[in-house]
Amino acid sequence: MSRRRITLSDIAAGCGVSRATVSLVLRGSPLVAKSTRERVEAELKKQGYVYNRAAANLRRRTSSSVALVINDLSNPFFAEFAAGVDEALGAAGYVTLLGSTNESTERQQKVLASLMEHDPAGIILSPAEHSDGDRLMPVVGTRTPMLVFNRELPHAHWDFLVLDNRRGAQLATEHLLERGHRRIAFFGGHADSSSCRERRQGYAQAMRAAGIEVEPQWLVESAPTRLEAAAQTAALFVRDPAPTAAVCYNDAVALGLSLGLTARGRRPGHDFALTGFDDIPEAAASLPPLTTLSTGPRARGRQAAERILMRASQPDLEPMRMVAPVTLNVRASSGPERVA
Amino acid sequence: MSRRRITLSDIAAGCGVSRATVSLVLRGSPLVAKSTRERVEAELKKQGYVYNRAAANLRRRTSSSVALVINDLSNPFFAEFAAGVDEALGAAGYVTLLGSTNESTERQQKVLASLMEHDPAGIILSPAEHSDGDRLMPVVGTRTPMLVFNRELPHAHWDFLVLDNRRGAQLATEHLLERGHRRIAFFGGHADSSSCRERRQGYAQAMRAAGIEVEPQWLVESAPTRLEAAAQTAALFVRDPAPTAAVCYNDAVALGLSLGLTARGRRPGHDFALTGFDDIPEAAASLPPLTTLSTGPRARGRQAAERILMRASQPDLEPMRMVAPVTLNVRASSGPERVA
DNA sequence: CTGAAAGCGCTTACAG
DNA sequence: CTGAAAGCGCTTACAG
Repeated sequence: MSRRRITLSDIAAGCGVSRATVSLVLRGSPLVAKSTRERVEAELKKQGYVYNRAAANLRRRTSSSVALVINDLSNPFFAEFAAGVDEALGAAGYVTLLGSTNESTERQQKVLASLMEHDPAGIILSPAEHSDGDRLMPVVGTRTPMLVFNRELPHAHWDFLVLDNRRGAQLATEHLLERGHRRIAFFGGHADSSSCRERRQGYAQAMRAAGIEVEPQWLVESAPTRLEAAAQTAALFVRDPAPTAAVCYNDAVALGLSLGLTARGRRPGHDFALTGFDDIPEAAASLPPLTTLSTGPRARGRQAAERILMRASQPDLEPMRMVAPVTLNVRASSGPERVA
Repeated sequence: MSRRRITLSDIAAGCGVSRATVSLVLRGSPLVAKSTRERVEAELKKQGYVYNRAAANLRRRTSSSVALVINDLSNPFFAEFAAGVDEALGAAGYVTLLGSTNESTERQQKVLASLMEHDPAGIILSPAEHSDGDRLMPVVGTRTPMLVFNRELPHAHWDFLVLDNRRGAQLATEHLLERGHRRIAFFGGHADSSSCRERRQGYAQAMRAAGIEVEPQWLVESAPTRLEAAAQTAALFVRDPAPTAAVCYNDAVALGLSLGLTARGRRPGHDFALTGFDDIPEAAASLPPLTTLSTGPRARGRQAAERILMRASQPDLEPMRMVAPVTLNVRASSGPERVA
């Protein structure tokens, strides 16, 4: 095994034409005579030729890759996003250069610098926590279009694709209000993250619209994980009267709270209503199934890929802010239908 | 923005040396005089030079990428594996070319063909269901080392990295036997998949060693998902006496069964003992927490990456079969400690 | 319709 | 220690 690589020259020599002609055949040019084409194609197959796209890209000064940098691949939300990006890039003939950062801005710098050396046509970045545009700028330069996903960045002048966090939380809050709840908490998330801030805004807006004043102890922070959320459950019940419902920062937090409630002898969906955010697969399969907001991460990935390819082909486009809609998915965790 | 790309020639011209000298500086050659090096480095920084690795690879006839083809990125097990691969490749200065197939062998053929054109140093393939080595052979050729992960392939002559499925299921079964169970089912999975077959073998072996004959109705198939598994719960209880415990094909199935048991008024971990396989994050956070087998997908990813890089640098190595250990993680779902 | 030549951005002997 | 030249595997005007 492991013989020399077959090149254009081998094919040309093999059937007595020039390299230029073989190249034209490969690129499907109509200039080539039918009989020549067939001879070349037979030779291609016979020798098992594999196109060297890097060489072609070098000569044509083009790129056929897009860099995808993901903060946390083990989170299904981002993994789905990545799958969507790859799907759309593949359909357009591009290849995905993957980089994962595990939420480290140090690794993010390194990963981006390394990927830049492969001359991507564009970059899709789901930034690590505490990323800053000023640090990113020197490494990504101004020649490569970038799209930032999901997390707002200080000092960013790139495309930005974000979920409609505010509207989502507003929908969830209105839903609980319609079910008759008045003392509704906003549970989980770090208040200094942009997505948590936006979701709290949507919640506050809906509460205000209903004429309810939000009490400080209804705002409970926690890391956005199941275990941390479960551990914070008690914080909801320190003062009487306690909330009867909670809009949760995301599904992980909601499932954690659900666990915490059960452990305290309360039955989620009966004694206490709650909603999530993300619609991860477990949301539908949990007990009770979770009312939550669908965000379509795979569709968002496709959207990001399409946008970055458009920017790559039209460098003069202005950076744009894109807000992706979210839809409320009502299940049992938000309690029984209210009979009007 | 979007000015012309800065090349070696620009740097050479900018500080009055030849391109060869700049190249030597970039590659850290000790031949270059210190003063020259400093001048060149200053110019590199000043002009914001970005190395074009594709051009270098072309000239040096090397590759700095590895293709990673994943059947199902939305499964956290594979997403973790991918993260591990990327982590180890990045540390070795390689970049990951991602391809996802969504379990379609058609897409897998296309994705591999496309990635091959980027001249990867190696391929790590987590194959789609019903993949066949004979179809893969023509597209990956013989020059590129490949490692197949997790799913056994007919007609495969590549490296193979697999979990110790048999031993894992054996450990789980022995654990339930030690807890005093005799009527133990093997629940979930498709019996025609290699991993399910191997796990069933481990289960059967442990049962045989305990002198118990496995009854046919203790072998229940289901798609390896939570919902399908929940729907199959009834199949365990069609005949009396019913099993008192189940070794589940994987965690998703175990969590589904747990749901199904609860819905039928049984309490998992009390009335019925069960174990999973994979140790996904939800396993620890479910109620009750799930006894399961840790497989360390991220470590497997690193292992795969290291092996493929070794093969890339030593083409004469023989393909090898690597069996990764799994460890039993005892939690509440398998019931109380038996007082001896 | 086909071929000879130049060139993409690098690296690598080889001179000096 | 530094530079001129050739070449990696392609493509693209340009002749013919």
